[in-house]
Amino acid sequence: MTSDLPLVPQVLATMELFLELPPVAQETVAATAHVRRLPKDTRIFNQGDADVRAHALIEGGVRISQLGSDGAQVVVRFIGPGEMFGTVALFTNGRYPADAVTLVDSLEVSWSRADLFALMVRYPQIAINIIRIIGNRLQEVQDRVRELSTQRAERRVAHALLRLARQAGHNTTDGTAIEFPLRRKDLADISGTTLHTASRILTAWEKAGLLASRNQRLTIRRPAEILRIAEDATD
Amino acid sequence: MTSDLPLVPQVLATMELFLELPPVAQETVAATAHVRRLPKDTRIFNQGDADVRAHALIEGGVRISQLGSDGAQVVVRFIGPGEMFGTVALFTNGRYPADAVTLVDSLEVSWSRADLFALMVRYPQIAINIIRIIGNRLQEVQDRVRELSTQRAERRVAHALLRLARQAGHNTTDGTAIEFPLRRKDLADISGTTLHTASRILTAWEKAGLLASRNQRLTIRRPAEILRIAEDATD
DNA sequence: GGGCGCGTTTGCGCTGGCGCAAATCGCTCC
DNA sequence: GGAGCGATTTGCGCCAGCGCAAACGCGCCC
Repeated sequence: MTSDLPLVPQVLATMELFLELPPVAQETVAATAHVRRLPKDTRIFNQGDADVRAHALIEGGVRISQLGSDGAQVVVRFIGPGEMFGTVALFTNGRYPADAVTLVDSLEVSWSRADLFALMVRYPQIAINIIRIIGNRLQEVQDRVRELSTQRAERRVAHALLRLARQAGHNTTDGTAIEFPLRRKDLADISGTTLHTASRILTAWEKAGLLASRNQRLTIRRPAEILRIAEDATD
Repeated sequence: MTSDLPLVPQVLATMELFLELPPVAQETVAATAHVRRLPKDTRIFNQGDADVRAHALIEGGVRISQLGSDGAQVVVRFIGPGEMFGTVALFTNGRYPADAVTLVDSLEVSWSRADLFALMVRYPQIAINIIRIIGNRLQEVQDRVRELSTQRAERRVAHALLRLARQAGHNTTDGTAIEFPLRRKDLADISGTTLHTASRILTAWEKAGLLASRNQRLTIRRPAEILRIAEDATD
């Protein structure tokens, strides 16, 4: 599938998904890619959808969230530039396990199942890259499980912020700014607490000067302090 | 590497890791495998160890548990016959992210990093199998995150039991028996609660006849009732 | 067969943070 | 500039389940 949008092969080359591929492989990858520009608040796919593709983000931000069989919602993760998403479903039961929504205007690229599998068989390094990416996510999610089981809400929020800063942080004179807008509810859903508790914690931190938030954009001003809260075993 | 123990290639062929491989590939896999018999309570590897191999279990049971930078411990998962474990570390940072200990006398098989990678490059289907396995685990762990965030302890224990039954359950006249011994503490650590709460819940279920436990062996006598507790949205 | 030690049960008090509700803030769109 | 609406803040009451502690059961080893 082709697209009228400018496809930038050298951007693909920097994605973890296609690391260590020979240049000729990069071209094949680019040739089968389908690029789309997506306005803010676009639903890229819904939990349960069967027409599964492999996605990656070039610009912008995406929220991946999951709805339980009861009504409970959690945020699985946020996707920043260069990250793949929605790809695991190609290998498991063929249905997206979560919803994906753009948080800002974004640029997305995707491949069909057939194209990706053909690429993988031809260049096994792609499969190895996917295993590494999913493996790292598995460890991250397991860390979250450990946190949820053993830590208080405040420390979990601190950890969530640090993960976000590492993943999508952008250094400014003011501190580390997180690229995409985050509602208090999003923070709550990713750190396993309620909107109310998350709001109280963030407000307290703002008053203490640890972070600033303006218009759903967060800036961490004193990472060391947040880290102290996250790691300090005083409890 | 070879071994004096009887290696059973047709056993390997039934493992999810080597599904859909041509017979000749199965032979190569068997040729590079290293088989070990492990007594109960053997530490197969420790969190942080650097000499990483790809493991799979032929017989027995293994507990995979993780220690936080604080002292908190959680059980990541239990491994039953046919399942691979400790393999993700080969692709990420080269260190085991958790401990692995046998719960009973077990039979284990493993491959070196070099051998596994050679196999994967030669037979990409192995890589695809690994992605599917890890992908399924990722979804399982994400389900646990959702449960921990939104559900009460009793429902989490119920879900943990059902997962164990699905994974390592064995049907008897008395109900579904779980193959390996589980201490109350194990149940607590995998469902994100404390020993005390887990004990109270299980005792109550035993009194109600939903399950039986003898000598750390659990038998689910009324799966439908446990399922009702796990799924019932009455709260 | 007796003692030892791990695993389990159970009572009791306390508290983190959830649930509910209402007020306020601040964008966005008209 | 005003209206409307989603997001955020904040107060208050309450309870699930954690933390502590002690007793008990039971398999295993000597």
